Amino acid sequence: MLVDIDLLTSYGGFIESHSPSDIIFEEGDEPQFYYQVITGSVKLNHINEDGKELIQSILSDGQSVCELLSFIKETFPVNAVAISECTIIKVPIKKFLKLLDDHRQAARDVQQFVAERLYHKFIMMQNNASKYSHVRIEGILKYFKSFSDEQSQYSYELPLTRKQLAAITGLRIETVIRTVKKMETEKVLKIKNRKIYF
DNA sequence: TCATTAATTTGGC
DNA sequence: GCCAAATTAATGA
Repeated sequence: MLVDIDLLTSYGGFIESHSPSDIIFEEGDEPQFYYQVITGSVKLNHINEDGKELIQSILSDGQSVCELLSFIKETFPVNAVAISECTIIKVPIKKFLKLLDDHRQAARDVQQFVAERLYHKFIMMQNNASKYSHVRIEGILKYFKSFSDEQSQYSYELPLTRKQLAAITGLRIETVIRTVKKMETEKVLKIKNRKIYF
């Protein structure tokens, strides 16, 4: 957990529950809260001019959502949509900033998290700029697996559908399906019941 | 539960 | 890579 729930609660944090496909906030909205996922997962996406979805990020247990906007005055550049049943804690931004002032350790943790996200964003952008579909897909697999404690081969079950994988990598869904199958024959990953194990 | 919709997969271009 | 069609899974009335 990025910031302790009790601490967030003591600074005016309150919990909300969402079902899959619930919109938590929309592109262009003014950020009013700091959001942290307690359970479940949330995607940050953008719909481009062709109506295609680009998933910028997927956040799960313990991670915060667009926390950087607590510090600058801009509107959300993405939509946040629940992709599973989830509980989220919201803290008004002013109170959240006060929390960071009062609690040095929490401020450091948030700083660290922002730095990690930025670092991963660089890597993902480089992978997704590759002309090779397997490079893009493996990049995402590694990124997701990096949050898992279990690192042995094929131990990680990718919590993404083919469609979501396509929306993250910018590839076509058919390309994702065919590339993933090829990667299975090359023993990069395993497929069981349509799920990807990496 | 059944009907509808969404996701997945295959094949042709 | 794009489109269409067939199959399968998920959703919801």
